[in-house]
Amino acid sequence: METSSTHAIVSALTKAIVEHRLMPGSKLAEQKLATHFGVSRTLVRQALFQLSQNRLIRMEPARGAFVAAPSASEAKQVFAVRRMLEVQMTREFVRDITPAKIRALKAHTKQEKEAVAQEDVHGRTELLGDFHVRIAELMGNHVLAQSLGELISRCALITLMYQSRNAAQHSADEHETIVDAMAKKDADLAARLMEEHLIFVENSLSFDKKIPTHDISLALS
Amino acid sequence: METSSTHAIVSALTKAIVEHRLMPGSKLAEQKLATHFGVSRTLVRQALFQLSQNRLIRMEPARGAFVAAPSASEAKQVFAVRRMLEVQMTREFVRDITPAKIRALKAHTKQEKEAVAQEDVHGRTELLGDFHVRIAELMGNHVLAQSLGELISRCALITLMYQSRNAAQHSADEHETIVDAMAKKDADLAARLMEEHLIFVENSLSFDKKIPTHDISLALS
DNA sequence: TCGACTGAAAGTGTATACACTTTTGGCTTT
DNA sequence: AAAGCCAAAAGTGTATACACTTTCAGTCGA
Repeated sequence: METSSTHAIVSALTKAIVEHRLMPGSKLAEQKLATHFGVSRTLVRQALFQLSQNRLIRMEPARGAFVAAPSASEAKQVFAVRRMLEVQMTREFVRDITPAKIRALKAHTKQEKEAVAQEDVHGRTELLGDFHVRIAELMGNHVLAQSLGELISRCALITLMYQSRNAAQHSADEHETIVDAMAKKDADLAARLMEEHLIFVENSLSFDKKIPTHDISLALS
Repeated sequence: METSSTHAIVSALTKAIVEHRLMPGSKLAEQKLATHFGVSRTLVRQALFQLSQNRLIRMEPARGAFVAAPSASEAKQVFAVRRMLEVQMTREFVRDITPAKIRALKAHTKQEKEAVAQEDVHGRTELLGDFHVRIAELMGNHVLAQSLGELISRCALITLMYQSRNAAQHSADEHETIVDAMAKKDADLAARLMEEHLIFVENSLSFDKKIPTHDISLALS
């Protein structure tokens, strides 16, 4: 299985959801998607099923699939888990750090700054999330990278919707500070900065905004 | 969606895999499962798809589904993630601890000891894993509970296969010690004990044993 | 005017059909 | 006897069919 067709559908829908071309609450009708992608409902259903396990969509029995709209409480829980995980991850990353790893992270933060400067909203959100996953990958722990990636994409919806340019700029700066602490092999400092960073990101999200629930036919490429 | 039929199949297969009635490497032929459960291949495929995302089975294109056999390296990565997550979790759990929560955990460790004493291998493995998930639930963080549950079930295969009675006994004892430290609100001690506990569990697994690859028709219920 | 009914349209849930791939078992050839 | 080969069997991947549920528009009655 894992035939590339369904994977393509999953990717396209994920991108559309994360980039907010499909708004939270939107209905994802199977036949419409099927004709759009030129396949049968079978493959669309597989893709939707997969997305529902990633929590990007929510499926109601006999009613269909809808783009997820994570609650504030759920977002807070996700951030709590990220803090637990990433504070320790930072500590252990510093333990086995190498010049090459530092270079990789510095290259990443450079990209971030450029995306922020260019107001590339989608690009910057992806890069700001990838920074954290990248650390996991550099540790060589794929399980960690995957778990963290799921957590981050799970709230990409909220992050993307409610993160201002200022907050993005601040995030990029904090990433740089964290890398500096890592380079100095100051595990305690790096871990503390990471924790404060995550708290800042969480607090910079305004959960009380109203989410428009578009249902328009999809702007899928 | 999430119609109860597929859920029943997922549960049955999960139980069979975790209890080793289906050995790692076994082929899971769709039609055989379908006739066994009295449904069409459609529902079986949905169930298999879900199990593959939980990493309990592995699917190869055009070849079918097989019970997963996590490698030693993968298991080590899972344990590394668990340590990162649970050391911090323990700390935060102690922060908001209440007498009721302590009672709940003590009741749990009591059950564990009974299962160990009775040589109830499946029961004890489930309980020993649930101890950790239970802490997450008592914190009220469902995201944490779910993430942790996935990590734990992901290596239930290995744990079950290679955990001796002695190791199980030791685990149960360590759980009790951890709860004691929590009750004293000694976050540092509890966190340290939790870390040592996880290291012990990991080290008590012998990854070099050979895994018999049964292919026999399934003993499902 | 508003609410409750009704039947058609749309949509989901499951089964089945069929094309294509992998596996298997026996047959040939060396 | 072992290796290679071919056809049948088994199995997976995708499409389609059909039953059942939800949705919605239009009608009737208060």
